Amino acid sequence: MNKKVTLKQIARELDVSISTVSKALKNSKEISEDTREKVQAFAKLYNYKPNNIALSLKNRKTKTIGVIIPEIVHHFFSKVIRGIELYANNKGYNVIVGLSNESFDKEVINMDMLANGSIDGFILSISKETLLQQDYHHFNETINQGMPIVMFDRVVKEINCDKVVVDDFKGAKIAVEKLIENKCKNIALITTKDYVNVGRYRTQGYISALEEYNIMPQPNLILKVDDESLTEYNLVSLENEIKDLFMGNPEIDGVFAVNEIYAITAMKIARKLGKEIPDDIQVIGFTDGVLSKHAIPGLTTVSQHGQRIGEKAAELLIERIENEYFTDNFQTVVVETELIERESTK
Amino acid sequence: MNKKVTLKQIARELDVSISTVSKALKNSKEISEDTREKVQAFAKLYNYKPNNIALSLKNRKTKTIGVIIPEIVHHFFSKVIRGIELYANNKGYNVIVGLSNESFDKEVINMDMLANGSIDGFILSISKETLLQQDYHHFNETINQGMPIVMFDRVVKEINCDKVVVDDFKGAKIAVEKLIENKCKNIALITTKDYVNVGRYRTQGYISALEEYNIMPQPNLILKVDDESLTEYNLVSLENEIKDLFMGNPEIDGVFAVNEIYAITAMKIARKLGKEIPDDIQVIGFTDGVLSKHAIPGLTTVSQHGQRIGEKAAELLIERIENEYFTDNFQTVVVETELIERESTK
DNA sequence: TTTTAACACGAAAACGTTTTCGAAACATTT
DNA sequence: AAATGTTTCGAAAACGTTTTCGTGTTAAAA
Repeated sequence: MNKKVTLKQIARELDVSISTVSKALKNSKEISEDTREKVQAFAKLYNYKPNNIALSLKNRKTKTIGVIIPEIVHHFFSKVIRGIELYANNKGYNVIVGLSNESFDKEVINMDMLANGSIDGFILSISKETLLQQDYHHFNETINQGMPIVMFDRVVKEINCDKVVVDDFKGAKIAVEKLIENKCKNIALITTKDYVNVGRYRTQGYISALEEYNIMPQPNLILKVDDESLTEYNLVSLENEIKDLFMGNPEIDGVFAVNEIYAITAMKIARKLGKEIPDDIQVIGFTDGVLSKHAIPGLTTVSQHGQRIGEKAAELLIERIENEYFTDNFQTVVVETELIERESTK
Repeated sequence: MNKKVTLKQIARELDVSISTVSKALKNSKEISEDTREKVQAFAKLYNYKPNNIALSLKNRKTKTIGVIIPEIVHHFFSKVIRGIELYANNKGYNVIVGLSNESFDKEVINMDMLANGSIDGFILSISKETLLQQDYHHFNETINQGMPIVMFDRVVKEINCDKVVVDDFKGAKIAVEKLIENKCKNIALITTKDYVNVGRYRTQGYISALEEYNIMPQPNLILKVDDESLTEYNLVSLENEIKDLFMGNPEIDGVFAVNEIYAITAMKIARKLGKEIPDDIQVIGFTDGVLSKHAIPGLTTVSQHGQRIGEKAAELLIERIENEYFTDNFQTVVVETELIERESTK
């Protein structure tokens, strides 16, 4: 077993000092060409690579960034991670991933684990529980210790940091306008409870589009899904809520849903009730994941460009890290959405 | 800005030595109760947390594990990561993620970045390109340097390490047997080219099931998809290949596909050709992702239990790390598959 | 020949910990 | 009073780097 070789070992073997070896490997002019070649040859032979941990300690920089997301088995978040990885790697940074699993406690624990020297900065999206409790002390504390944070998607204005967000309002509005232009007269909204900002903004976009066209929003056409009882493996409660929506309002001829699952499920229920898509009901979702693309019929949807969000977040963070002015002029970058039209609309 | 406080600062402030502070914080009996309390109070006040990098350097243990996968925007891989994270976090380990993007070079670069002290061990799944080139020197070198590796899913027998695999053969066989028992007489197979082992084993399972029932495998019913031209955004070549399969062999009444996309696409094409599912054609896929669950009709599929694979891999790795006998008696753990029946079979 | 400059290298500090060992201060036993 | 034991603490080494500064040697200039 060839244990990793260190400067000290090379130095001893070649009968020079550690400093000489270090300098020789960096091609310092201080060292004679003779010794330089000797050292470099030896180092290459034994495949010397400087120890990252020692470098981190010396430089007080780890060249790694911490990412904390609520969930990884999720098309949007994994795309964001891909974007972060891509950009970070190009800049020579590594990425540590932590999952909060939508729990406040796990979010705090994860941040604690990483905030003690392991990383140079955070990229994160807030867990639902934290959003509910509105307890942001852990974010403020880390920022206060001089560690930069970039938030994405689920952000909160109380926190002073760079942010990368989707224009949920506009994305939703454009989608609903599309439905209106496609002659939908009674457009239902399937959304989440209000505490997740993202859902709230999308709801506002829906309302705004209707008002733009002088259509009175109908409360009975708005379904706020109770996702407490909703698990990855149990969709029946969702199905029942949507079924009730359709049965109670047979006039519905358009649906805007704030995520893929709701949209797909709406299509499924509609067809069970004998409605044709897009002839009887047109549907638009949010998030361009695998479901939208492979649904039958293909789901028209609002794409958030997750990867671009990740790249941008990484860019902002690394910029802060390398230019140590993390005190003010924080920016909020808005990544535009895009309506991807498929067969669920006319 | 409250920069992080160190032992040295506490020591200076309290006019004791660094050693005393360190011991006091660890409740060492060496230190008088007086000073212990004083130090602890001060440390708490300033929210002292030991610097992880310094600890890593001292202990020559980083308490983090590196994961390298070909792709993260992928249901199976993200489930595996979730499993790894879950187990690792419980044991106090962090997880660094690297993406090879199916490229040999990126795989090597990623491993190099991490192998120099940043992590204590690797969990990885080999990229397609590496599988093609059959160049495994980077794995052997890291193992040789005393860094343990656990491989999962896409493994290769030439490498001496712990492995966690799915019983692809058995999973496929059971699926095809199910089709046979459901009275399918002409079962097609949609698979990948042979160099990805996983695809090969599934193909063998298909053949074996047929032979078990004395059915002669028909070469024209086996479609090896050319995924060169296949991208995330371009499925037409796949669709055409499958269409040709169905048109050329109208007797097909069952399909076993080695992944979700192939299966879903097969259902889609079949229906376009006027076939009813499951009445005219029954379909079974591999991998229990969102697509299978939300497809209409729901896709019967072979679940691989990605999360369990991740947990098991993390368990094996941490076991090796903490018991430093990474020299022999490597095990290969097989995680059983499970046939999840939905509406695409009778 | 003496002074100065250039060259080649090493010692040591620093990053933040933990831990071993030695030693002062005090208390207890003979 | 002397010997021994206990308590409480600090110095220093170690982990693996980089970098500053000092110094001895040699070559060039006066």
